[in-house]
Amino acid sequence: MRVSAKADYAVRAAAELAAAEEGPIKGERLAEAQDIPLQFLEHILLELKHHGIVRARRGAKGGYWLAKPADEVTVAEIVRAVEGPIAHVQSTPPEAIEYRGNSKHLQEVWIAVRASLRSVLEEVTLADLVSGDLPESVKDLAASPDAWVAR
Amino acid sequence: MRVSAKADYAVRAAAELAAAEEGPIKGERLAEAQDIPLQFLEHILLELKHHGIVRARRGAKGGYWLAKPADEVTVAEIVRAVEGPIAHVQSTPPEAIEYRGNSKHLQEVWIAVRASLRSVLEEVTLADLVSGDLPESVKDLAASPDAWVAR
DNA sequence: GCACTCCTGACCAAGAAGGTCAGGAAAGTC
DNA sequence: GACTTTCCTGACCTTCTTGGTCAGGAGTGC
Repeated sequence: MRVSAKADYAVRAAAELAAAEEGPIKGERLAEAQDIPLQFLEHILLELKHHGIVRARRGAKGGYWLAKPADEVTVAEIVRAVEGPIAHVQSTPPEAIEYRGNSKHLQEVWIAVRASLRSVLEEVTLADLVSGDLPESVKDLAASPDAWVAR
Repeated sequence: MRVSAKADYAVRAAAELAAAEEGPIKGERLAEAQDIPLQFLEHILLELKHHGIVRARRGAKGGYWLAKPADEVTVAEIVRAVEGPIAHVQSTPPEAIEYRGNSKHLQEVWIAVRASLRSVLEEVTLADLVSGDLPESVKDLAASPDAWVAR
């Protein structure tokens, strides 16, 4: 139930690309802008490329750019690209598990967990992230002071 | 962003305890009822005990029982007991991370993620789970056919 | 005293997390 | 064509986590 460094890095780098005004941005600049180890970041960018989220060109004037407009890329896509499916239980999707006896309804709970994660991650696009103008539902969740205290 | 086997097992065992009518239930019975490796389960139950969620007695007529009424134990407590804090990013709580540049608002997104997880896990009690009568908000999330398809 | 059941620590294999290193392969520049 | 630049790729590494198993100790009840 945690967010890996990789996912965090991936979203941050993608946000940086989303904000880029012109031309390809090279890995080094992304790494510096977001303080991410360069070589690790390059592996991450490669994964994003393989998932069709990012494009790249080598050589002088080379670098990375988004394969799609920033308002068509969701945080969920990026997280899935580097972490795999969201909210799997024991490495299998919750809808595929059979619960017996008194835990019969646990399946619905895990499904709800996944749905609630999706309702945040699939709604926020890179454009939202860069502009700071998040969807209302997400803003509301983050607005409660209670959401900011640890437990 | 996944649910570990341990957390799944813990909640299932706790549900079984919540449904118990009388006296302590022994580990073996829990293991059989929910098809969990016994020795692994005993470690999990010990953790739950250390977190004050469960009590136990040894010897003949011994076993485990809930330390609190089933409607006062939430799924969130159980998950935290065995998995640690929910929705930490890079092993630190989202409110403690500093984001720079174009990922400034990512913090709000992770906070929203945590809040949405809490809105499910902290609302469902073991009593809800056993009766199948989940809170309305959770039911609603799980009711959408969309929530049941993989992505 | 004995059976029963929990309690605890040690151990273990496999995989993931979070990187680093070395070199190859395109693209642009002179 | 040589050279620089930047991405691309696989190998490797250390530490931690996951999902267990094993062996024995310590209360409890009869």
